[in-house]
Amino acid sequence: MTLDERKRQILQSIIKDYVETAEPVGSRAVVRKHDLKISAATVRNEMADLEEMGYLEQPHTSAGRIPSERGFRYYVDCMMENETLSEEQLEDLRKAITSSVRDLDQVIAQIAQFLSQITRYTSFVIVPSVSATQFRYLQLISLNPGQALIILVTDLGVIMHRKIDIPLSVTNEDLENIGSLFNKVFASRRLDELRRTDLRALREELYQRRNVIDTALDALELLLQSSKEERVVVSGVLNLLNEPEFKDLEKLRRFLSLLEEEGAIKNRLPQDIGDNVNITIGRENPEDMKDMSVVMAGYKTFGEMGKIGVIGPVRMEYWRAAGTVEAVRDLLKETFY
Amino acid sequence: MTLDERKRQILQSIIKDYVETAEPVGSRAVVRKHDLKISAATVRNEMADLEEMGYLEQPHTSAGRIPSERGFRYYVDCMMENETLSEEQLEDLRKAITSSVRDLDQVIAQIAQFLSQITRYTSFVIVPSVSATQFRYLQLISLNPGQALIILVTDLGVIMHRKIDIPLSVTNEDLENIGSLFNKVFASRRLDELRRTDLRALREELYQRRNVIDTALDALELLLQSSKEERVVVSGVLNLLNEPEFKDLEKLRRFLSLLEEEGAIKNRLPQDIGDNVNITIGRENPEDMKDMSVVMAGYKTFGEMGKIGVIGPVRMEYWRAAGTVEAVRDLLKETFY
DNA sequence: GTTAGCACTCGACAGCCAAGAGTGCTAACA
DNA sequence: TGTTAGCACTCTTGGCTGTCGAGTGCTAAC
Repeated sequence: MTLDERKRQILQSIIKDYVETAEPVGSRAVVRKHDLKISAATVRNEMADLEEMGYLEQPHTSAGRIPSERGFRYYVDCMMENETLSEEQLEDLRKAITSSVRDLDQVIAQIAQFLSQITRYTSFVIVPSVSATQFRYLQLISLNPGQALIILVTDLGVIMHRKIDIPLSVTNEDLENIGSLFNKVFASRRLDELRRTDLRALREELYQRRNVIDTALDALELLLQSSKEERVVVSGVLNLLNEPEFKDLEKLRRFLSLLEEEGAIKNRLPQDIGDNVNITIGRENPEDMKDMSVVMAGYKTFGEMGKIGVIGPVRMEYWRAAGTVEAVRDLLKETFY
Repeated sequence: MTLDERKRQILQSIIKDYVETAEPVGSRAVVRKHDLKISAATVRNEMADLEEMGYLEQPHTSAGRIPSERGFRYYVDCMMENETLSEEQLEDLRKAITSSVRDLDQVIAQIAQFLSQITRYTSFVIVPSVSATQFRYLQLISLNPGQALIILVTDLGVIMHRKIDIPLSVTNEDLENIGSLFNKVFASRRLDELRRTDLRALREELYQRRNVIDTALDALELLLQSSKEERVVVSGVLNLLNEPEFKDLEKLRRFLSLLEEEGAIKNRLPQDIGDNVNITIGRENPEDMKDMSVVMAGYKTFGEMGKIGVIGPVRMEYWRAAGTVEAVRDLLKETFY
């Protein structure tokens, strides 16, 4: 399975050219463009070998060769060197991430945008649920007669809130009392430990307002439920249009509706990848992403694993994508946790 | 400028057919499909007249005719009857809007989604700034040593928040004091009246914590600033792909990058339309939307004007789009405000 | 083992032709 | 005077053909 130096060089040249031009590359072109010290005929022999080994394929007789998925896989595994980001780009990103005034949602959006801008592919950021974090603060605020707002703050500064309907007779004071009761009972509990059963006592203590408490608990439960969902942010979908493989509208539509479908990408990504940079090429992905490649990495925030990555055509600049994803992951690593 | 009954009927038939098929429609087809009681030859004469008047045009000799933008304009102004929604659809929407547990952002997303789903075009919802609403509540919550969260609630239940850095020496008690001071000073003020100058007094009252107050004020200012921005939600971009006019990738890309550009659509929509249903066709729009049509309506929430609408090709089912937009506007009218 | 030469293959592209859809015009008709 | 049938004409569409060029595989010479 190991290739000699010349074959490796030829494979690499073909990959680079093909990724750049999206056209099959011929023997003559490869020699000329990369200043190889051998003749086109020799290259042809080597290419025939590489094809037999499954690293190249020919769309039809008398076209040039294109790298097969297996060829890309070999390149990625055995030859690739990640391209590094410029100091300037890193600085930009660092600024976006650490600016403490912005909240989590915005930071995530920024990261996704950064990834897609630098790589020119479609990027995604998956943020783990916040359920494992700690409860910091709960507040009930009256809005109009009959409506109140329940606000829940976790120690990461994540805020969840929801409107609830309350009886007209409930006073501001009532709300305050109930709120401080909640706080007392829940102080510094982990969100995933909050269970309705823990709240019996609370309910009995303020019996005459139990319907308010019940409503609040319902709302709380809904909030907790939604906090369990990972969030997925996608950016740079437009970049797809630059790739000639998407001149086929049907393909484009299929992929776009995949992206639009709630949770669809998330489920189609490899699981349990740790925090390494992981690359899946073409048919290594699930059926409906079989002509895309994914370059992704895990990152850890507050004990949970999230994922970042980019999605592009199989004919992808893996070296650049992997370098960028890696750099972003490292930055997340040193910033969060 | 007024057409006789037969011309109107022919124009209408051609519009309906063309909108449906996206192909030029010929005289024979029109007679057959719409059971007109006249012959194709007569229709040909009428069509020639309509063309001369500018309501139809011919892509080339010996193709059928297609409605010109002026033809669509005439139809929309003088002949169109809005299609009404089914009771069922209205009920769905009403439920989505009024479910009081969901917050504003979600309701908006729902409305946009509803619009795009029913019309099968791309929809947008522009939400006016909340700056004119009243301040209800402000809270400072400590997160970690050195970090706090400032939360601002308006009486509509809109929540704005931001992390701030604070000196390590600031205690929870300090935060509480500052918070209640803010509340005292601002109680029930309109957001657009909050000005830094009003806060002199406050700053002096807690002189030893003035740096915290300043930080909080900075954050507050940023929040108010962002609250002044209208939000724009777009939904159903995918629907574009169904329209044959977007088989041209270049066109598609241009429009998509328009959508991605912050505030771009907003600036390209007609201003000051009141709450009527307003239709702009093709070149009536700004240059870079000159082959799109927009059907939109204004709606009033809490004293400010917002907009809802759909964007599609010139070859649009105006009757359906207008009916839907109108229905949603009416529902918003009776629900909000 | 490498290279040059050469015949062969196949896709891309332009040109051509036939079919079909639709028109405009004219003459006949009510 | 408005309506209709007939007919010649126009223009697009799709299929077919032949040419061109890129690229290959094979063979023989180095």
